[in-house]
Parts: sequence; C-alpha cells; structure tokens
Amino acid sequence: MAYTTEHIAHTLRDARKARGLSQRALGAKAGVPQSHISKIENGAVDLRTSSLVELARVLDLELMLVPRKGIPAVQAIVRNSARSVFPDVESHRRALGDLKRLQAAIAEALQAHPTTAELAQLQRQARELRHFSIPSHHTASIRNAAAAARAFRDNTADPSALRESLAELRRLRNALAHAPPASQVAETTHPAYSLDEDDRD
Amino acid sequence: MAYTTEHIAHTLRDARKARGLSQRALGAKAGVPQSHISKIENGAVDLRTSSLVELARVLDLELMLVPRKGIPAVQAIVRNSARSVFPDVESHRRALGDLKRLQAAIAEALQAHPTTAELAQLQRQARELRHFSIPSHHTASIRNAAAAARAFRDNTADPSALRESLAELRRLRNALAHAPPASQVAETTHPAYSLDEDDRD
DNA sequence: ATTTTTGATCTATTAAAACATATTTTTCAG
DNA sequence: CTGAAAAATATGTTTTAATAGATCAAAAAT
Repeated sequence: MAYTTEHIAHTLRDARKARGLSQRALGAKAGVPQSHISKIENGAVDLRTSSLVELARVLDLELMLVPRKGIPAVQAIVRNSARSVFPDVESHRRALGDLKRLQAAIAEALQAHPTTAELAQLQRQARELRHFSIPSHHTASIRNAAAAARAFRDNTADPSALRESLAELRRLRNALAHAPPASQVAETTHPAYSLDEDDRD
Repeated sequence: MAYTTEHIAHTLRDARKARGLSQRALGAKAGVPQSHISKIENGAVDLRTSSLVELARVLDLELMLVPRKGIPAVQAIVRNSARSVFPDVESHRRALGDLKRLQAAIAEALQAHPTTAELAQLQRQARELRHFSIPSHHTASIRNAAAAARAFRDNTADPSALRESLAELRRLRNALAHAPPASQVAETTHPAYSLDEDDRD
C-alpha cells in the first residue's frame, strides 16, 4: 500500500479516537459498516474516494488537493488548527491520570472495607467522569476525592468526607454534561500527524 | 456521486489540461490506463484512494486532510499557488498566437514552393514547439522565422535564412525540452478552480 | 459471571481497474 | 475545403478488489 494511503489511514484512526468515537459510531454517522472501518484503519483496503470523503466529513476534516508549492504552508495551518485544541487534550490527559489514581485509591479502600456504600458510589462516579474532558481547574476536586478515599482506608471511622467528595464529583459531572460546546471528550479537529494518545488506562 | 467527488474530478481534469498532458500521457506517468482516466474525469467512477493519490502526484498535487477550521486559509494558499503561475500561462497564450502565424506563413510559402525541403522541416519544427510553454523572451525567434518564411515566399532565391531560422527553433526546442522544472507546457499547480484555458487556437 | 461494547474476520455482492475496441477530434496534404 | 491519417477520448468486457452484512473473539462495564 502506498505511503500516503497508510498515512491517511492513520489520520482517520487518530481523528476518530480523538473524538471518542467507536468504529461503529463513526460508521453509523458516515454510513459505512464497522467492518469496513476496521479494514480501512488497518490498511487492509484501498478505500474508494467517496468513503474517504464521508469519513473525513464526519470527523470534521475535508479532503483537498494542494499544489506541491503550497504544502508547507498548508501543513502549518493544519498544525495550528490542531494546536488550538491541544490545551484541552493535554489537561484531559492529566485529568485522566488523576482519575486513574482516584480509582486506585477507591479500590484499595474497598479492599479494606468492602461494604462501604459511599465507596461504591464514588467508584461509579469516577467511572462516569472518564467520559468527559475535564478542564484543568477541576482537577482539585478529583485529587481531594482520592485523598478522602486514602484517609478512609486508614481510618474507617468517618465516611462524611467521602460523601462530601461524592457530592463534589457529582456537581462536576453535571457541569461537564451540560457544558455548551463539544466538551464531551477532547474537542479535536486532528491534523494529519499521529498523536497516538494513550487514551487507554 | 457526492459533490466533493465531482469536484475532485474537475480539479484533476483541469490540472491535466493545464499541464498539456493527454489522458494517455498522464496515465503512463501515473500507471493508470487511459480508459480509466476518462471515466474518472467524467465522474463515471468512484476511484480508489491510491489512484487518486497517484494521479495527484503526477500533477504536482498532494491529497491532504484539512480540519474544517483551516479550510478558508488553505483555500487562500491554494489560490495563491495558482496565481503565481499565471504569467507563464499568459505568455504561453501569446506564444501560441505567434506560432500559429508562423505556421500560416510556412503554409503560404509551401503553397508557392511545395518542394522546398527547408520549409517542410520548419513546418515540423513549428508543430513540435506547440507542445511547449514558451517564455516571452523567446517569441522573437518565432517571429523571425515567420518573417523568413514570408520573405522566401516572395523571393525563392535564397533558403539560407530558412536554415538559419530552423536552427534557431531547434535550439529553442531543445532548451525547452531539457528545462529543469515542469516547463513542459504552462507550469501549473492548479487550484481546485477551473481556469479552462483556451488552449485551442 | 454475564451482558455490552468494541474491534476483527469471513462470505456474497457490486463496482473499480485493466484490456481491447470504437468514436470523436485534430492535423495536414492535395 | 475535403478527406485521409493520427491523436485523443470514450465505451464495452473481463478480472480483481472494495463494500455490505453476518458472525466471532476480546475487553469493559455492571
């Protein structure tokens, strides 16, 4: 398969992931079967132009023919369009780390005290939050919750701190869920360049 | 067929014409049969991405995925890359006029003196030149040749001026044929927008 | 543990690509 | 200007590969 085609496949996969779409979801929007998207992303097929255009559209990308002369300039633009959304992606990445630590703390606390209802609720809430892009100024809430969980693990006495954290996380989740633009998972508009985010845990 | 696909087909055809390539010539360079190019340009097929990439490459175009946000900026760049080559197209158009007059002069001279070998050679040479983009500073050679032909028509005596012109045109042709970039017919790098040059006489 | 979700694989169908051939357009001699 | 030869483009046919649909395996969620 030609270099450029590989490249395109990568771009599509990255863009899809950055938008938090599954192959099925993307396929549904673009009118393309999931199976086909799988093959495309794996470079197993030389897809037709219409398919490429459809997929790109759904991912907020447009296929363009650029004169060789203009390529560097265009690359700069593409890079910029991407950079303008990078901050969100970055803080999202950090927020994911915080969340992961929170979940670990909860797990440990549960190990010690498996019957605590507040911990189970916190666990569910933390899982929920992973579906959102979390602005940096909210990481404190998450770290506080983790601290509360650890404190509870060592001193079972008082679950009130847990309830407090739970309420705070709930408020956070609601705020994010009703946020105006596409705050649902890292706003994207991806460039042609991989970024291979460790979106996984 | 989707809008964008139509659009791409048009861009390809325009770019090819602007480069003065036949479907066959383009196909040969890109490794695609002429018949297929015909279908592509007529929107009769939904070509595969690799074909599109190959054709674009030969036409000095690159396929890129541009974030929606960046489209206007990219369009501006594309437009500019095109404009920068316009002067050449213009002088090419003028050179074609000169060539046409030269051919007419030769024809007349041949009418009067059908057996003159030099005239036949000149005729062939003039035909050859039509395949090239001729920078404006070379039009003098062509006009001189036309003058020589007209002179010969009226005064058969001396064919040496014809030979002189012939040699000059040959030199010109060789220079153009071996010119470094794509001087072969109007340097192009076409935008997505038609330009529909009256390449015809 | 099981139910859901996600991504990969297999089969049947359909359309692109390759090859040969026809048609149209251009060129140029008489 | 007219007709023949050549070049350029279009159109059939066959072959090959993309696409759609169903099924499967692995991972995640509850």
